[in-house]
Order: sequence, then C-alpha cells, then structure tokens
Amino acid sequence: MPELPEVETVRRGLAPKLEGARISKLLQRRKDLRVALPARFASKVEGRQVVKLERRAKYILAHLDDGTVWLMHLGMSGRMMVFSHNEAGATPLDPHDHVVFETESGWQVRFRDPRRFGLMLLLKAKEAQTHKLLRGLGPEPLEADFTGAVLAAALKGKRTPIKSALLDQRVVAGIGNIYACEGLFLAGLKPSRLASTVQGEKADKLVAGLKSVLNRAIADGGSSLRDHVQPDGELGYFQTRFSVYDREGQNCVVCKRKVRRMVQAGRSTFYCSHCQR
DNA sequence: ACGCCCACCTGGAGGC
DNA sequence: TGCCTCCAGGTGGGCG
Repeated sequence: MPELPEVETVRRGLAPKLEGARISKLLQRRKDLRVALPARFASKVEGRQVVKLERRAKYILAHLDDGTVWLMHLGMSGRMMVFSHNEAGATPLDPHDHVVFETESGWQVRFRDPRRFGLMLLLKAKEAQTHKLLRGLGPEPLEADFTGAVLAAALKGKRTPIKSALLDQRVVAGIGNIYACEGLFLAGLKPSRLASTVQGEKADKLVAGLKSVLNRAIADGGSSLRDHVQPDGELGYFQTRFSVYDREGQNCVVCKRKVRRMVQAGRSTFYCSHCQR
C-alpha cells in the first residue's frame, strides 16, 4: 500500500484534527496486527494530548504530551478515516476497523487494515530514536540532504538490481514498488541495472526523478489503487499519472513502445526497455 | 555481512 | 452463481 506520498497524505489529513487535540477514548478491537498492540493501550493514550504528527519513512509518529511516541504503520492495506461525531454515529464499524479513537474536540479516527500488515506501537521518548524499526532507516528522499552523492555512496558495492535497492529502506526511506518504478523511468535507468553502477550523473538523475515523482504524488493526494484514500474519504489521483506502473502492454508515454513487466525479488517491475538503460 | 525468498493476511479480479 | 488461482502501495526473519 501506502508509500511515502500516501503516508504523507494521511499525515496531512490527520494533522489539523489531531495536533493539539486530546484523546478522550480509544477502542482496541483486536489484540494484534503485524505485532501485538501495546498492553493497556487505551489507558496509556486516553487523556493524552497529541503535540505533533510527524512522518518518517512510511511511519506516522504521533508525539504525545507525556513524551510517548505513538508509532503507526499502514502496511499494505491500512487507512485512516476521520469522522465527525455525527458521521461516526451514522457509520457502522467495519470488521477491519481495528483501532478506533476519539478526540475531546469531537473527531473519531478509525484505523482500518484488512490484511493486518500494519502496526501501532507506543515508544517511550528515549526509545523513539533507537527503536529497531526506526534505527536503520536511510535518508528522507525529499530532504535537501538527499543528494546524488548520498545515494551513490549508499549504492556503492551493492550487488543487487537498482530497483531492489530502492526498496531497501536503509538505502532511502519511504520508496515502495510504485515510486521505485516511476523514479527509475524518470531517470531513464533500467530496473535490472546493478545498483553499484548508479554513480555520478546517473545517481543525480535518479535522485531528481524520485524527488519529482514523490512531490507530484503528494500534490495529487497519493495514488488510490485499492486501499488508499485520504482521511476525509477523498481519493488520491496520482495513479492516473503513472508512466509505467501497472501499465503493462500500454504505450510508453515517451516513445510509444509497449511498457513491460518483469518480476524482481518477487515484486512486479514495470519499465520501458527503450527509454530505460 | 549480504542478498534472496518466504511468510504474514484478506479481498478483488478474472478465468472456466 | 461459484469456485479456483493469481495478484496486491510492506517488511522482517531465516537461510545459504
């Protein structure tokens, strides 16, 4: 599911409702997602105020007023849905609404995740920097310090296809299957190219391609394929702008030759064999 | 240490 | 209509 642009879209949708708000009630409808939910989850969150919502890679971090960090990941099929008090009353819960919480200001948020690959954890303030899920993450691709030289250094010696390397969250954080394919297309790089050969100008172009596609996707509210919707229920529409992803057999937007699909490390890769070298 | 493969889940789409 | 197979925005663990 959700990659960086979708997670950022969710963060931006939740922030106006949650930042500064106090959690009045939390309902945990299932004990475990990808990992066990926090013990005594409700009692640790109820009464706390959300100070700030932050995104790191594909994680959303809700900083609470006691220093706790409420860590959320949407997995493949997770979404956040925001309802006003009245809307919530008129909308029955779905069997996959695993965590439901309310703010004193009258919002209800539902975390719905049919496949349950997502997670919610509570980290103590000190843990937040060192927790194993966050510790090894690579640079944020939209930060100014993510440059061609930085990417090139991370790829040095990597004997894996560049497509697979981009999915490695230690190399760069937040890229998933869609934006790896799209970024490589924009950079004119063949997905099967050995990662270690992406150096110099090639790395510069790849960084530019990734930043460009991520920024445009965020501006469009992310890509709504199967599960992603913005917290207010609006669909993202970046999927209508894909150059290669999910376009097998259709014409390349640049050269009009057929877009191809192959499987790398068990994941579909879409590319144009003429435009990408 | 590194790279590959699988498992973890559910649901939707398409074929017969 | 129904059943069966394949596929899906992720990721961490185990294996060689």
